[in-house]
Amino acid sequence: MTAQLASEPLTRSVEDYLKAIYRLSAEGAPVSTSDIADLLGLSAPSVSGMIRRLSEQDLLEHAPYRGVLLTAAGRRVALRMVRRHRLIEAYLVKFLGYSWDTVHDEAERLEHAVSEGLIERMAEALGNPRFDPHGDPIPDSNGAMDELVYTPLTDIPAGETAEIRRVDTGQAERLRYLEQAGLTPGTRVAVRRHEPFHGPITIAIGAGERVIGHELARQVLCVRPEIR
Amino acid sequence: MTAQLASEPLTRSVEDYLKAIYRLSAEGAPVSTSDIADLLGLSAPSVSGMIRRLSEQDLLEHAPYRGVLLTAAGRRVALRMVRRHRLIEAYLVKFLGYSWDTVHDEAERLEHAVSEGLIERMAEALGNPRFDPHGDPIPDSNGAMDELVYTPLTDIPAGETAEIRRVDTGQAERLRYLEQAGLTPGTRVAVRRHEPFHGPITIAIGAGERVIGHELARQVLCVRPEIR
DNA sequence: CAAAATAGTTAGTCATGCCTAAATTCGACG
DNA sequence: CGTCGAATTTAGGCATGACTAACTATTTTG
Ligand SMILES: [Mn+2]
Ligand SMILES: [Mn+2]
Ligand SMILES: [Mn+2]
Ligand SMILES: [Mn+2]
Repeated sequence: MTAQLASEPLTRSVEDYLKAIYRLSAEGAPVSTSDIADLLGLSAPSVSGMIRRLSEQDLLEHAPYRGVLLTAAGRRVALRMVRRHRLIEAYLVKFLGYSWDTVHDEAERLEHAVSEGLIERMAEALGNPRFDPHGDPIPDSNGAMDELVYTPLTDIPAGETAEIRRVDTGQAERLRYLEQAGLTPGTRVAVRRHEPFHGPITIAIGAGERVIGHELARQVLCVRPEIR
Repeated sequence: MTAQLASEPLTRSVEDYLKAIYRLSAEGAPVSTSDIADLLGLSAPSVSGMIRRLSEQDLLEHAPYRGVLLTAAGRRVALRMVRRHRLIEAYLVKFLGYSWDTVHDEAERLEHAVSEGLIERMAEALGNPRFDPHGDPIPDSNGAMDELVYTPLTDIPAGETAEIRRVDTGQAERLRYLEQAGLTPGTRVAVRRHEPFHGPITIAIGAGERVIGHELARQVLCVRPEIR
C-alpha cells in the first residue's frame, strides 16, 4: 500500500497539473517545467511553485532543472481524472446532445466536481464504454486502459481501406471540419491517392470523394481491416 | 440595466454565500452575519470579510451591525444558483437513479461547475419541470418562480384528504423515513386523527395507516382538493 | 571552451477565503 | 442612564495559487 488513506480532497489546480503531467509523460521521460506551463497556460514560476507543493505531497518527484516524474500516487490521481474527463464527454454526447467539439470545456470543469458515485452511474448508463467520442481510451476504475496503436490516415497506402478509430486533436475547428467531412470514429474510408511531398490525400467515404490536407490526415488514426 | 456586463466568473464561495443570503431573506428582513455563518458553517469574522467584498461588488448592501440585503444583481445570481441546484437534483433523480436524500450534496458541488448551456439541456431533457424532487419550485431562466403557499399536514383537519406537494427538510434521515412511509410529493393522504398537545397524526395512505410525529408532519406540505 | 541563449528557480507581491484573538457596538435591563 | 452580554467588526495570520522581476543553472554554439 502507498499511504493515501483519507487524505483531504485535492484542488482543481492540483488535479489539472497531475493530468497535464501525465499527458506529457507519454514517452516516460521527465516532464519539463516549461512544457507544463505551456500546456496549462501558466507562467514558469507558477509551475515551479506547484511542483514544490506536489513533490512535498509525494505526488511527483522533482529533480531540479531536470524535470518531474509522477509517483504511483500521482499517476493514480491523473488516471482518475482522465477516466472522469472521458466518461463525462461520452455522457454529454450520448445523453445531452453535445457535439464532440464542445464537450471538452464542459468536461474540464465537471471532472473536478462529480463524485465517484456519479461517475460510476454515468459509466453504467453508458454501458461502461472503453472509448470516448474522440476515440480516446477510458481507463477503468483501477486505472487500466488499453492503449492501442493506430495507423495515421497518412500511412494507409493508396488503394487500401481503413476504419477510423480515433482523432488526435482537441481543436474545435478541426473537430467540426472532420465531423462534417464524415471522418469520425467508426467510419470506413478508402484511400485513393497520396499527392507527393506531404501533399493532400484523396479518400472515398461512402458515395463521395474528399481531399484532406496531410497535417490533418496525420491526426486521423485508423486500423486496417484484419488480414486473414 | 444594472451593470454586470462581462464580469469575471464568480467563485464557488461567492455563489454559496449569495444563495444562503437569499434563502435567509425569506421575510424581506436584513440577514445577520451570524445567521449566514451558522448556515454555511463558517466563523462570523469570515462572513464579515466576505460581506465587505460582496458589497464592494454591489452584490449586497451592508448596514454595519444591522445586516445585509441582496441587491438586484445579487438576487439574480442567487436565483440562478437555486435554479441550477434544483434542476440538477431533478436530473440526477430522473436519469441517474439518485434517491432524494442523496442528491443535495452532489448538486451543491455541480451547481458551480455546469455551464448555462448544460443546465438548459438538462432542463429540456426533463421537460422544463417546475418543481424539484422535494417539491421545491425551480425558477425559470429569468429568475421567476411560483412560490405557492401550502398547508402543513398538521393543519389538515381529521377526516379530510390532502395531496402532498413539498417537504420542508433537507435532513437525509428524515427524507429516507418519509420516502419509505410513502410521504412524497404527489401522494394523496387521508387524515384520520390528531392527538392533542402537538401529538402524532394518524393518516391513511392507499391501503395502510400510519402515525407521524407532529414535528415531522409539520414539514410535510400539502394542498387540499379543490372545493367546488 | 567560454560566452550567449535558454530554461528553471527564487524572491517578493497579490487576491481569495478561511481562521483566532481582540476590540467595538448595540440593545436590554436593572 | 450605565453596565453587561451578545453580536459584529477589526486585526493579524495562514494556505493556495497566480503573477513579475531577478537570479542561477544548463545547454548551445562560435
Ligand atoms: Mn480540469
Ligand atoms: Mn476526448
Ligand atoms: Mn454549492
Ligand atoms: Mn431540493
